[in-house]
Amino acid sequence: MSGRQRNPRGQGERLRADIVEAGGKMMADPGAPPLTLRGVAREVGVAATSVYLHFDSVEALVLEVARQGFGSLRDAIAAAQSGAGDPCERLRLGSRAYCEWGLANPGWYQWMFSNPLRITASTWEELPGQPLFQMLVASVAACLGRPADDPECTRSAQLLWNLTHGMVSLRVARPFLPWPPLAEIVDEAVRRVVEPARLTADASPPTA
Amino acid sequence: MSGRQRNPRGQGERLRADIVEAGGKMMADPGAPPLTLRGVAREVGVAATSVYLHFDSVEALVLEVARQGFGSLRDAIAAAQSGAGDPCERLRLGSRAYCEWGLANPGWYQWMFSNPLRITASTWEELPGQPLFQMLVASVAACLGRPADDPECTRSAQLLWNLTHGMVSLRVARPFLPWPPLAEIVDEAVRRVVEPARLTADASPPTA
DNA sequence: TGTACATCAGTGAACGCGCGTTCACTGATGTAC
DNA sequence: TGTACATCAGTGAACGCGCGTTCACTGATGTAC
Repeated sequence: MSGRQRNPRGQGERLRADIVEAGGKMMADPGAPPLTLRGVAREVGVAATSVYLHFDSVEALVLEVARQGFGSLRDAIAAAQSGAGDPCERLRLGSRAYCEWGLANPGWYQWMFSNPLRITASTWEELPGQPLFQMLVASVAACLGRPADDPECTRSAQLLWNLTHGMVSLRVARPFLPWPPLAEIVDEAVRRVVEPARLTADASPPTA
Repeated sequence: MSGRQRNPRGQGERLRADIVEAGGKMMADPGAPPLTLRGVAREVGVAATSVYLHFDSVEALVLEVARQGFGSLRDAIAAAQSGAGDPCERLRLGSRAYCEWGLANPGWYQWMFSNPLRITASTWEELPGQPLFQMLVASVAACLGRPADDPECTRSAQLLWNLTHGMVSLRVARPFLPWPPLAEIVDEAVRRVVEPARLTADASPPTA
């Protein structure tokens, strides 16, 4: 094909990296059609069959690209949180970063949290989604001043995740609706969904 | 094909109704693949070409099926709300019904609120989604004891919709995660997201 | 009362498209002897 | 120092599939005269 020349001997693995990278770039494109094996091969500038040198099937390819997505999302959240003052600000910054990443990478986000391919429980466990949720629970716990194994932390974290996911998902699907500024509304979400369950020195614990 | 015989003269419109109904049935099936023209035709028991007697394109067909979905969802919400005591209970019952409908009709829900086909602003305006949101705003306003044009009502309604949408969307995509009982968590969502902004006789108005 | 014609409710074969996947292959680069 | 062979990084043609769409058609039922 045009442009690309074959890798030198012993460097065959570089094509694999190129494929995953191209897949990621295509996932990030807003309004992009769903990933296809042939589409990725075209993007890389390589014959469709060459993908099979590194992946057993299109499913394996897409799974690998999604895996990279979780890594990228995790890094974005960690970076945003690095300058936080108190634990609740940390939670707000992380939640903002989650939403911003989703809006910046809608195709990727959709793949990771919707269900274009059939994701089973075991497939999900292969993906680094669970650790991300545990990070959220820990962050919520810190903001609440409760131990991380307090059921209230999981509950609040689930509510917050459901809400931020809904924000991303609906903004991507209906960008023309009059949505408020993201950062502001995310802060408001944390304030309403999580902070009411906070334990402070001068207040008695509220319960559901 | 098998079973179906042609409609009597003058009754040709009945095929149109059959097509839309079959499409709806297929949408409701959990884990069903995306609607296709040929798939619907097969379900009805008719040649693929016969769909063109009533629809200009596959897009027109899918749009019509989605339209029916909004009607069905609206009816489900209205039915659930009919026995409500106070306005906040009404809001809770409506929100529950919204989520339950979405979980019972995942394919349909996905089509209506995700973006499998490209929905533009003008297409969206053809669909009865906007009136549904206005119903929600009104219900929120009644619960809050505020006029419906108070910006706080739109804001709370948006937060609540984002949250219920996120619940449905994530439960559909990841059914194997340990979700709490739906009715309970929806009530909790209304309690945390909406009710803090409530105006009561014995409290001063909280503001964002 | 018959008959020509129009209308209606569909059908069946075919088109080109992009998809995932299989198969036999090509041609450059290293290595064993 | 030469040469046979193995390995490596890919390629190109072909497969069957389901899709949306077009086209010419069929056969029953009504209506005009």
